[in-house]
Amino acid sequence: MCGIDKNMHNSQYLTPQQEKVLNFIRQRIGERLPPTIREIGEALGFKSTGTVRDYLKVLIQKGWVKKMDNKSRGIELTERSAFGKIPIIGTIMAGKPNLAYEEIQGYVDADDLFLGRLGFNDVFALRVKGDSMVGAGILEGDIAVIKKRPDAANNDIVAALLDSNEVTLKRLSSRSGKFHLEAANPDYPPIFEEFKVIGKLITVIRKY
Amino acid sequence: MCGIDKNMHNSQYLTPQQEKVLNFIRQRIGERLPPTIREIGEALGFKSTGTVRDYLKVLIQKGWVKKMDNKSRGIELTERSAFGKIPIIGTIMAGKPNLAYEEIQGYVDADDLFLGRLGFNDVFALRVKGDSMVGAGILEGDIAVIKKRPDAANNDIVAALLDSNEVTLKRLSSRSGKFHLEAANPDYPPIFEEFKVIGKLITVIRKY
DNA sequence: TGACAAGGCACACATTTGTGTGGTATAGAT
DNA sequence: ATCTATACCACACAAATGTGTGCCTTGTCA
Repeated sequence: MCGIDKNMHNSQYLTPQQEKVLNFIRQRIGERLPPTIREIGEALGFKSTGTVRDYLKVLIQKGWVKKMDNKSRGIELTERSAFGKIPIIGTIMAGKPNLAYEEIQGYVDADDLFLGRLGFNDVFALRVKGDSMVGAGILEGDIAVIKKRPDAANNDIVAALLDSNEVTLKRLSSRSGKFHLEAANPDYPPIFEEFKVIGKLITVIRKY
Repeated sequence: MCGIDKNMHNSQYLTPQQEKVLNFIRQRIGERLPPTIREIGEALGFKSTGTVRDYLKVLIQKGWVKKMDNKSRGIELTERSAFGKIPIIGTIMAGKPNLAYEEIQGYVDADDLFLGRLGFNDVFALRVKGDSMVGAGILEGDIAVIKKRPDAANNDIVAALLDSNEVTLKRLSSRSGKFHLEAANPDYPPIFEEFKVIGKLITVIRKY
């Protein structure tokens, strides 16, 4: 017959060549765009589009990629091979550890973490300086991702604009009937001066 | 002449129509793939590819998008309109606030934060349970992003596999000449039993 | 009133891209 | 000996996609 069917038995395990193709696809999708068939061939030294298409068939059959028919650059990664997604392997029970390693529970999508379904103009980030929020686990150097003009409620951590035209990250509190700002560090007193809530803290990121 | 040049003066500010086109492009790039010209036209109700191309010209001229010539789906966002990038507007001086709002210092690339230049198989995430690391600003529910088999050094926070086949997040310490694990919470004693370092903590993410 | 920007359209054409058909060669398994 | 998987190539064809040329209407501004 012909070489259309590269591999129909070993469901899932890839040969070195097949892995090379998959890795190239992952790389390209991670960088910018899914490659075209011809781009894959060119990059990996295949002279025929048929060769590449055969590899794609295998990768699809083994569950590593998906394809949108008749769409240019229509290659997608399946969840198992997704780039830019970090597998959540388990839970760290920090006090009394208790979880088996290597059980993927799901994925964290890098983008979703920040933006979710938010409009792209509604989110920005601030780098935290100072230690007034250490009590809430927010340290100097952390990146605070803020959602603009949200429905900030009592006890939310917010970025607030003070009269002095400065921005600060504090917890919104209404213990006294009227809203004021509270640090999460006993060394810093509550702020009762005028302020405007710029946005609400939705994510904290710390790089080591 | 002809309608090729939609807008050559107002550098940068977009008309509502132009913004609609840009937003559609952002949405599509954010979702999966940059759209083709015809996909844009279809989605926004334009009957001519020329119309869309004219809009693209304007958006390029005004600096909101770039294009790769003769490449299908070759539309890219420029930094200012980038989706998935969070502008770092400033620094929060948490103790003594001190930063003017609305001065973009740069961008945080969602993907870079985690993966950087790492291979996609080297990184995974764990959800933190328990409070043994509160002293290091790591709280229950945080997502700990771990880089596998790294060069973990003294004082690094690592994910370690204990003899009990459980994983825990602790600080690597060698105060006693030999490595052991330390919690960042006085309630938890150091761990001197056998362990294997699985990986090193590179990022902490907390969603509110 | 005439230039010009914004906001459109039609359609031809070239290129890119995906798909289909048919090959070749090697190696291991039955 | 035959079958199958891996690993390739060549080429034709069609569909998707990008590009080029020309034209129209409306509103504003000088």
